[in-house]
Parts: sequence; C-alpha cells; structure tokens
Amino acid sequence: MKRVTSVDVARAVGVSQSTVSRALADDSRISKETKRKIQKAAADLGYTPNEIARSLQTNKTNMVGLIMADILNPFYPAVLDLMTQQLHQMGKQLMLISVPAGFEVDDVLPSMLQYQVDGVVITSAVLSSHMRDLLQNRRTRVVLFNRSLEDFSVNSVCCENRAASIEVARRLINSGHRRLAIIGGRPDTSTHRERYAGFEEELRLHGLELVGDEIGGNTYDGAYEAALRLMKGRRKPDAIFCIADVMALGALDAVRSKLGMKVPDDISIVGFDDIPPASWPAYDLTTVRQPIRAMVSRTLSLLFDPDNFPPMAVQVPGKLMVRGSARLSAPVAT
Amino acid sequence: MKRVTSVDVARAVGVSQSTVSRALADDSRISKETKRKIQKAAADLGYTPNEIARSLQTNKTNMVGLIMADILNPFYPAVLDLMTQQLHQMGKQLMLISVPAGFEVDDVLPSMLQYQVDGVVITSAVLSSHMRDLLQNRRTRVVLFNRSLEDFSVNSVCCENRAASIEVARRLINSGHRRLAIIGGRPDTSTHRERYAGFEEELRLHGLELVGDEIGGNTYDGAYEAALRLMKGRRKPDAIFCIADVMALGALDAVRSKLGMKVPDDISIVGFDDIPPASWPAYDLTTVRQPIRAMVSRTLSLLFDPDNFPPMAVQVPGKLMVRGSARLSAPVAT
DNA sequence: GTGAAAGCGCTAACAA
DNA sequence: TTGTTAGCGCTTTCAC
Repeated sequence: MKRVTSVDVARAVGVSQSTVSRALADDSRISKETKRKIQKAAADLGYTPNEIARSLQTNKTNMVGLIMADILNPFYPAVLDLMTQQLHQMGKQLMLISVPAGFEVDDVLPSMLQYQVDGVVITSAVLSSHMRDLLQNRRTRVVLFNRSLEDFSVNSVCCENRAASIEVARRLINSGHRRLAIIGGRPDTSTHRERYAGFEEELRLHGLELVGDEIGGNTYDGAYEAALRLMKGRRKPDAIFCIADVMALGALDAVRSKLGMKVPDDISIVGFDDIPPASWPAYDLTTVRQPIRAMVSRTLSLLFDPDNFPPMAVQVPGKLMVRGSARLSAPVAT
Repeated sequence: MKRVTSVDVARAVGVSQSTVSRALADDSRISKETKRKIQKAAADLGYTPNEIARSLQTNKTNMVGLIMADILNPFYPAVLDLMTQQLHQMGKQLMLISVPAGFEVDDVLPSMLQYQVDGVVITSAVLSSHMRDLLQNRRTRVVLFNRSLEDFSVNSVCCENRAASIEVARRLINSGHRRLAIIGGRPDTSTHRERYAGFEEELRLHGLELVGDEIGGNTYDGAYEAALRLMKGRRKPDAIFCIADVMALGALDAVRSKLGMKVPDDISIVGFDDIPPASWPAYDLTTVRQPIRAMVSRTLSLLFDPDNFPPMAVQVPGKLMVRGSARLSAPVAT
C-alpha cells in the first residue's frame, strides 16, 4: 500500500497540494471551510506529513543528537528519560548514540551530523578541537552536559562541582576526619578535575593533604578495587570522597563486605550524583545531589535559544544529602 | 557558511553531480581515476552526504525507533547501550522515545513514524490493535522486546519466562519452602503474566498455592511497600519471587531494614533480570539472568531480515544465578 | 484565498 | 565511463 501524501489529500478535496500544506500548517489565509475539508480528508486518508521531506525543504530536522559516554552509570538513565520527554513535548525527537568503550566522540559524531540534527548534546569525556570546528562551521548547536571546557568555547551545563566538593571536604574535616582520600573517575573529564580540585583545595586550607587518591573509572568494579588499594596504603583513610555515586557504592561494598569495616563508624564514604540506590537502606549514602531536571531544562534552553551567543557555561548548585554513610556533625555557621 | 553539497564537489572536480554520487557509493562503473579525484575533493571540502535527502529519495532512513516504557528500571540501560552500539555498527541510527508515566505507545508512536523510521522496537506494556494496523499498512517492521502478544501477530523477543519461573518455584519448593509469595510488575505486561503463571503452576503441581501476591509496578518503591504488605498477611511467606530485580532489591531492603529479618535465613528472595546491583555484595541476589546481548541481536535480526514473515516469537533461555538471597539446596536431577 | 512552480540534496533510470 | 533528467514530498515564493 502506497504511503499517502499531501498530493493524495489535495486530489481528494479538489484543491492544490500547496493549499493542503498551508491548511495543515494552519495558515491564516486559507478559508475556514477549506481547512475543515482538508483536515477531514487528511484524517480519513490517514495522512501524516513526511518529516523527512519537510526537513529537506526547511533545512531543519527537529532532531537533537545525544552522545552518551556511559549509559551504564545509573546517573544517566534519569537524564535520558527527562531529555526524551522534554524534547517530545517540544515536538522534537532524540537521536541517541552510546559511545562504546575505546571510542571517542569523534568516531560517532559525524554519522549523527549526516542526519542534519539541529543540535547535539554530549555527555562524554572530550570534544576534539577538530569536531568543535566542524560543529561551528555547520552552525550546529552543541551543549556539553555534565562536562565543560576550560576555554568556554562551547555551551555547557554542570553542577557547581568545585563548590560542592569544597563543602564535602569542609564537612568531613569539621566532623573530625583527618585522613581523607578520593576516588576519581576519569582524569580527562572536567567533572573529575573540578571535584578533585575543590576537595583538595579545601584540605590544603586546613593544612591537610590527601592520604590517597585512586582512579575508579566511573564504574562500580573500578571503585571497589580502588577502595581496596586505598585501604592497603600506609596511611589508611578515615573518609573517602568518591566523585560519582556508582563508585561510592563500590567503595562501600568493598570496605564493608571485603574488609569487614563498619560504615560510618570505621570510615566515612561520600558520593556525588544522588542516584536512586544512594537512598536505599542498603547503602544510605551521603552524597551531593545533582539537580537533573534543572540541568536538562537548561541544556535544552541553551540548545534552542536563538540568541544564545557567545557560548556560556551554566552552573547549577548541588545539594548535600546527609545520610548515614558519613559521620558528619551539624554544619558550622560561616 | 553554506553547507557543502555534492554539487560543490562536482564543480570542484569538473564532473556531473551524479558522478559524484556514484563515486562515493563506490559504483563499479566509475573509473579509478575519477573516483580518486572525487574522494580527494570531497575530503578537502569536508563534504558529507545529507542523509535526509538520501532518505527522501530512497524511501529508507536507516533509522530505527525505540520506544521504552521504563528506562528507569536498571534492566534497560544495558539494552539501550547494546542496541545503539549494534545499530551504529550496522550504519544505522536510533531514535529514542521514553514513554512518560500515564501515556501509552499510541501517544508517541505516530510522531516517530513521521520520521519514516525503517523499524520500531517497543519495550512497553501494550500495543493497541489500531497501531498494529497502522504499522502493518506502512510496512514498518516492529519487534516487541521483553514483551509479547498472545496472538503472534507481531515479532517479539523474550526470555523463556515461564520455564525460568517454573525452575525458580521448583528450586524453592525442593529446598523446603512452603509459603511462597510473588510480587508482580504490571498485570498488563506479558512478562508479568508469564512469570506469574509459570510460578503458580509449579506450585499447584506440588499441591501448594500462593500465600500472597502483590503488585510492585516494576519499581523499587512499589516492591518495598508490596513486601511489607505481604509480611502483614495472615500466612507470612518464607519465600518471595519478584518478577524483576529492581523489585527484588526493594523487597530485600524492606524485610531487612524495616522488619529486621535475615535473608535468606528468615526469608528467601529471588529476582528476575540480573541487573548489575544484583551481584553486589549488599544484595547478593539470586535471580534469573536474561541474556541481553542475545536478545538484542535477535531483535535486530528480526527487524532487518527481509524474509522474516510471518512474525515470530523468539524465546531465549534464562539462567538461574544462584547467590545468597535464597536458601537453595542443590538441584534435584530430573 | 488559492494555484503554479521552483527547489531542498540526493538516487537512479535512461541516454550517450 | 559519464552526463542528463526526473523525481522523492514537502515549503514557500510569486502570480492571480
């Protein structure tokens, strides 16, 4: 069965194809009567406009590309969920690519651009300068989500990573911890660097330095091993800050189930993100909540606001969720 | 800067536009020399074919639509990850929609079809007969993932839900459990019905019946409450089968942290899916593993195999992962 | 208020 | 081996 086009509708009503197009676009010049007839015929025939043809003509696809580095980190499904829903409400569609391990944005972005997506959201480690130029030349909007670039040459939406990490460090120190360690994610990500820097900076302010720092690769297993390495060190930490919740869960399980330690009595663990399992009683993780909904909204605003120039780095505040995995005393007024 | 088209490449080389098109499609009739020149010019100018225009002409977009009911169930991110990667390898793209709570496939599918996706994968509760007809008329392939229809009118890929659930029941009964209960997901899904039926059937075979059955809505919180309701019943279960891991985690936390029970000493909990947290020491959940990779591969085969007709219901075996959350004795030879 | 016609960037049939 | 031409299904001028 041949697909029904606007020409079929036109023929059925006895008007020209362009009139159909106008009527369905609710053009003010078309008479009420004609519109009604066309709408009826369209419904009867089961006509729906071909977005591909429309896109070719208007040079606008209403598709947004999303390049995700690690969907398997439980932080991201919520992002994805909100993103598709908000886009759908705006009458837009999402094209998704998950970057396989060992690949970069550069490897997958071009295939997405061939589909002429109107904008691209990237939640990945790095964006090469080559790709940045490419996007700029095409005038394809980009927003980095949960990532940023030092030189502000690209839009980005992040949590206030530094500030939040400073708060974590301060609260831990004020509560009597002195041997602090950190489990990082991937050193080539801005989130890693900012959280690491903020945490360490606050330590120095108190005349302390890290008793250990390990890389967990933003995975549960990676952090599990990292925590064990930390606990084998000369100076055993009394608190570990994991820059992502999924790693905090790994660290927690490592010290509890493998080393038989009590949390928070023997050691405090703090995460970042506030993924669903963080609030489950089995973990009861103290962590920094990222305001996902706000971050997604801001991302889409940056993507579609026509006079968003020059690119900007949006930062939204995180919120410390005090739960049971860290021995924290009441905050000190400042 | 205007986007560079095949016409620009043609002009640069001094050939016709169609020659460019052929050269880039590696048409055998074009001379080596011309091809080389065209490829060079294309690279120099940064030309990449416009997939939208190509799609309009070929009536084939190489896009697959994926409609996901609950991305927030930790079972699905792995599916998504594999799906995008396998598609990308095939040179295809994925268009994703997450169905918001309170909406149905019918509400989102049409907007996807306007983009002329070549096929649709659905992991949702129900597919109305109206939509089924629509898809059939358009000759748009559909595969239900982790869902099936009784009448086999649509392709589907599922785990052997019944068989696996029967095995769970048998193992529990053979290990001495007598008061079995179940926490279901959503009664309007095939997975719910099949797992429920298999489990109950095996019980009856042993002259037992469920001491309780509750609905957990496929969420952690829902199952947490459901478990508490079960334990308030007249006959308290000594084993609970949760038809999805995310619910098993909720049930586990409920009986452990809220009721202070020991697992598996006081009660056995078994799940279904084998999501990552299931194997974490904090849960150590006995569950049925769904072979996601195989399921995704089969799904894409069904979608693209040209002579896949009539529709078929593919079933792949699950695998019982025996861990610590259920008191199971060694399997009895049959 | 409506129609005719051009054209978005490509593929593919037909010519040469 | 290459060029010419006709669309794919739409939007959007320009006429009337």
